[in-house]
Amino acid sequence: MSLYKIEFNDFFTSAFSVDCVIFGYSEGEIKALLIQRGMEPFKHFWAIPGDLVYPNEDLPDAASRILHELTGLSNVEMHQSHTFGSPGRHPQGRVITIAYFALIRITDFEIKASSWAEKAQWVSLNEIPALAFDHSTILSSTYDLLKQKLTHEPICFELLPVRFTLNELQQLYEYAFNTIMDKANFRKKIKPLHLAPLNERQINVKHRPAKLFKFDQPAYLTAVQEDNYQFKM
Amino acid sequence: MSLYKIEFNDFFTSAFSVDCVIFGYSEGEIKALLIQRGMEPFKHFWAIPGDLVYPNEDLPDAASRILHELTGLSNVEMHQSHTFGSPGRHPQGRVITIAYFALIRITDFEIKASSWAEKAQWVSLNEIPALAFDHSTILSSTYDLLKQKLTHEPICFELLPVRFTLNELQQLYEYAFNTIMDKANFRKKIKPLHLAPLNERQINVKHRPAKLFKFDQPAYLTAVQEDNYQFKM
DNA sequence: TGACTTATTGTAAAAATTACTATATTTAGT
DNA sequence: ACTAAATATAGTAATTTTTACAATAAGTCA
Repeated sequence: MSLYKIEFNDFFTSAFSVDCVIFGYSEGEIKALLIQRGMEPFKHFWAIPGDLVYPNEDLPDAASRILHELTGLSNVEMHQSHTFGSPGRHPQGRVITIAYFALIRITDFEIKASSWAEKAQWVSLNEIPALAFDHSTILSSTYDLLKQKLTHEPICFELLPVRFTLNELQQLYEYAFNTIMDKANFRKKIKPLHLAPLNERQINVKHRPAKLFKFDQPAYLTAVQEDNYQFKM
Repeated sequence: MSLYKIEFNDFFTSAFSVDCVIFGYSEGEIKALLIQRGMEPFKHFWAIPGDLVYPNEDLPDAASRILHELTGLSNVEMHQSHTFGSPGRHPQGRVITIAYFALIRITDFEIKASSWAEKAQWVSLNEIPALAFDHSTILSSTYDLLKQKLTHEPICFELLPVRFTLNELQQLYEYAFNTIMDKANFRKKIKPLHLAPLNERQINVKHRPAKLFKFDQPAYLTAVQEDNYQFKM
């Protein structure tokens, strides 16, 4: 490549893929949706759901298609994370991968491995095994991005049930930031998060049941429109 | 593509490029380094310096090489911005582009158009013409990223002269955030930025000269290491 | 020198954060 | 029905940060 002039067409010999980092939250832990690969390379390795993009396919479309094919998930709104392109990252050729990520409510979706995925399941971030390709790097850098976004965007609600207690909200932040917070002060801090109290309470708890809240999306959108949204955890 | 099974090799028909969004600051304005294209497509259009990546080249290496080839710049540390991959964004085939960006001191570098760049020059963000490809989108979304980083990372110093006055620092923030700030309060706010006062003053000004400061990088790095760095503009 | 311009420091009120205390409400057990 | 236990919720006072504004200091230029 260095001695001979490279022709225009020689550039058109690469492929690219998308990898979909899907985060969920249950049992007090953030989890990632992983698949077990049913084909080479890295057969039987766990991996972030991802695959090659068709030559005429737009990237967001590819992300949706591939996530659906491998895990059964549909209607998941993904955002771009980071792009990984080391020449040696894929053993079968030059493959650039664009990582996408999404936060979903685990209970709202049914996971079903299909296509070449042998299994698909939620894995706690504390128990991630060795992953195929450079997927460990992709996962950890995307989790860093998630944590950064958590500090100033109200995306926590995408992980929580629609109706949640303030303690559940606090536990999510405490897990993500690996801190413990004062309960009373936490409640003052989250005021700008646009919470709407419901006329409902916890049931089947053996103590005073907590009030349930939901995310007040209309109020949030209004505040954003009026440039009147400030939140910093 | 939808009716016939696509073969593995059919995926390896794409190219990818990097585009280098270089920001500078002079005369109170943030500027971007643009080139005028000397070849088709979009011949004679202004564009972000960028080109195709060699099949065996790593992305950061490609960014450095291409920036140098087109503008003469060397030793510019770039970071990844965003990836753009619409199927129709390049008229000659499927080309995914990974945007990189950097902040530099304009006066530290000499710009020299070469290779297929007809011209290379700094253009104020207020005077950006229509750009080739989707480069207008790339530039504006990368500028958004810059503004976001400015709020909590000490990257402002990469744009300013090594020695600067506090007023110059304030003017940069006022320009980027399109606000005006109280001078006295600004100085309190920037304390966590690790400024080191110098025993030097402005010269050739027709009023009391301001003291010059520099960025205290050792102090900053120490604070980062000790997890003791907090800054929010 | 003195008028002028800008840099720099100071200060007091307001607001936000923090650490901690007190109280209320419900369930479970006797 | 009462009490103990657990947790939700409210309150408060000290501290820190932010804000708005005033005062002073330090140069230049005629």
